[in-house]
Parts: sequence; structure tokens; C-alpha cells
Amino acid sequence: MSRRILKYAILGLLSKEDMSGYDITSEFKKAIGQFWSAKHSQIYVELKKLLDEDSISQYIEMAGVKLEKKMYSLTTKGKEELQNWLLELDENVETEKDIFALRLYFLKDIPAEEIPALFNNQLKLRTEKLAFLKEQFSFYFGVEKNPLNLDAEELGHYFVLSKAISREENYICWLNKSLEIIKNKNADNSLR
Amino acid sequence: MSRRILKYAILGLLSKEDMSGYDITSEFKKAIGQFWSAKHSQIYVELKKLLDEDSISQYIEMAGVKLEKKMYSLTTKGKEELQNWLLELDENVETEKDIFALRLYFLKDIPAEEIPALFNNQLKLRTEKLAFLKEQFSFYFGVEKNPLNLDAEELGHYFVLSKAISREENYICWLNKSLEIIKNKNADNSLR
DNA sequence: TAGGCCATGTAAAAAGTTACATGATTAC
DNA sequence: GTAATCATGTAACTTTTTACATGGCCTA
Repeated sequence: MSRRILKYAILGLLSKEDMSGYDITSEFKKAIGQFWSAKHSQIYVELKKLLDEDSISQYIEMAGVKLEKKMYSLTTKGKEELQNWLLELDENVETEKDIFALRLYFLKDIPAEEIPALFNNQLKLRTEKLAFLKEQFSFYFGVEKNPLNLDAEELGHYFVLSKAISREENYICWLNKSLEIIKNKNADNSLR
Repeated sequence: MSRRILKYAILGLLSKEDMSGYDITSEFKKAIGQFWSAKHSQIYVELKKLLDEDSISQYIEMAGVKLEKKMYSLTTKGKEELQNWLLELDENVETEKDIFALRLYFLKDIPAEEIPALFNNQLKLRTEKLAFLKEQFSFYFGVEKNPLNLDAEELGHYFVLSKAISREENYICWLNKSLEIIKNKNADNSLR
């Protein structure tokens, strides 16, 4: 958890178009939510902070008769900060936390007959996520398959979706391979 | 983050053998650190809490003449808590945060000539990590390749290492594919 | 008119990082 | 003797989650 990643995630989203806190919250439920996310409570606080620091500016848009949407835009300062952050080189790979893998490390304390259920649950979750991602992908890039024909904005989206898909496919593949090993082991033991 | 994952990570490590806070800190620099980690400052605080809650017990081991190592063991309560946690089914896939992918989503704000450097840096980091993981793998499983011959404890380790390796290989593969796209795009543009 | 979504916030608590602090042991 | 590593802790701060809280809009 390092130096204000949420700040830059928000600046990045606002560099595409002006958004409200609610819009930003929604974005984290789509493609980019595969690699960073935050709850609305954190986002509203961060927006206030960014406003204070003059990285963003605010204006009101009416949504209906009474409902005020607070829209945010990047300021010059915000644009510069984003630019600089985008060019930073990471110095090390951060731990990508994964509770299932953590549990599996403690395999010896899981009764053998319970293990397949754990794998199957994970397989279900990951398969659902992959389906969601593929749906998104074909919605945005279904017709135009060749990434060379995409503009820079679409290409960012393309990379992130293709990355998420490849991550989930790889995860599912590893789950299947590992589950096979477990099944063979269980079969072995019942022969004895 | 969520429901005391560090607690269970520590209980899990202690179920293999008694350890000190320092030992636990070291473990997070090895295989399991690929999927969960914590700093010593957090670990010592959590150990005190677990001791208060009677999930673990403490004894002193002398390391040298003056140096006292505080060793921790699971209590019956701790063992039960670990058991129950290991059988819990995750209800959703948590965001696996990845700053590089986040940056890449904002690609349109990165000057085209800077992009390859960003990819190459990531490629370097991931390649180094993969080398480290493969070293670990061959150290522990080099001779005995067949996972069917491993006992439950080794198998947990095997799964976690094989998962980390497959994750990094997949990441590198995606980086290379994406970098190719970027190069082709840059070449295209300079032709115009 | 009711339920789901749009929309924005605050407060408290938990989790995690960074910095400060200290001292022993080991191997060269 | 000195540097790396072993060993343990606290304090301040940042980040993230959970819960509380409110009200408008839209569609069936």
C-alpha cells in the first residue's frame, strides 16, 4: 500500500472525462476494478482532499429537479501530477494477495475429503469472473478484434481487459491441474 | 482489509512448527509471501493480540547467552480456529491490486515513446521474480518432480510455488504480447 | 407505491506502512 | 572490529473497510 495510489487512480479516471464520486465508484466495478478498487466512502473523502489540494475542481450538474451531482475535472496541477506518476518506474513487485492460495499453503491441516469442495468453489468464482470479463471484452472489442486499430484510449482498456482475462484463464488452468493432483492422491490413498 | 487474514496466516504458519515473530517475518519473504505478507511491526502486534485471546501460547528459547527468542505455539483454541477458517468458502473474488495494470489503463496520457520503457521495467522485475521462484522450486522439488509423491505439507508448498510461477509466467507472456502491439503501433505511426 | 438504483456524506474501527528505537549474535 | 543478520518492540500515520445516515429518481 504505497503512496496515494487512489489519488492517481482518480486523477486517471478524470483524465478520460469529468465524473462524480458515484461515477468513479462505478468505474471500480468495471474493467479497472480488476486491478484497483475503493469503496465510495473512501472515494468521497479523497475527492475532498484532492479539491483542497487543487488537483481537481468541482462543478454542479443537476440530475433531475433536486438532485445535485458534484462533477470533478482535472486542474492543470492534477494533469501534471498524473503525467509524472504515469512515468514512474516501479522498483519492486508488490504482493498480490490471494486468500485461496494462502489457505492452500496450509493444506496439511485440511481433511483430504474437504479439499475438492474448496477447489470447486474457487473454480466457480473464477469461471464466473472470467465470463463477466469476456462479456465486457466482446461488448467493447467484439467487432474490432485487431488492437492495432484501436486508439490510445481504447488500447488502455483493451490491455487491462486482456490482462484480466489472461490472469483468470491462467488461474483456472492452475486450479484444474492442481485439482487433478488432489484427485489422484485421494484415489491412491483409498487403494491402500 | 477483511476478517483478520493475518491472524490466520500466523496460525497456519504456527501449525507447521513453533516460531518466533522474527521467523514469521522471514516466512513472508519466501513462498507464502507471494500471496500474503506483513511487516514485523504488524506481526509483533498481532502475536500479542493472539496471545491475549489464547489462540497461541508463548515460551522463551535462549539464542546465545542473552538473546531471548519468544517462541509461539498453537493452543487448542488456535488449532480449532485455523481448522474452521481453512474450510470457509470464499464468496467473491477480491481485487488483486496491480499498479502497473492501473497505470496502463491510463495509457492515452503516456507519451508513446515512454511506453516501451515502462514495459521493459516491468518485464525486468517480473523476470527476476520468476527466477527467484524457480530457484526456490528446484531447491525444494528439483529431484522429486512428481507431486504425487509429496506428503501433505510439501504439497501445500508445491501448490503455492507452482501457482506463483504460473502467475509470473503468464504475466510475462502478457507483457511481451502487449509490448509487441505497442511496437507495431509506434512503427505504424512513424510511417505516416 | 415500492424497490432498485442514483447520489453523497460521516464516524469508527481495522489493517497496513514507515519511522523510530534498541541490543545480541555470527562470521569474516 | 565491523557488518550483516538475528531479534523485538512502539508510535505516528495512511489506507481501507464497515456501518451509519439521508434523500432523490425511475420504472413497473
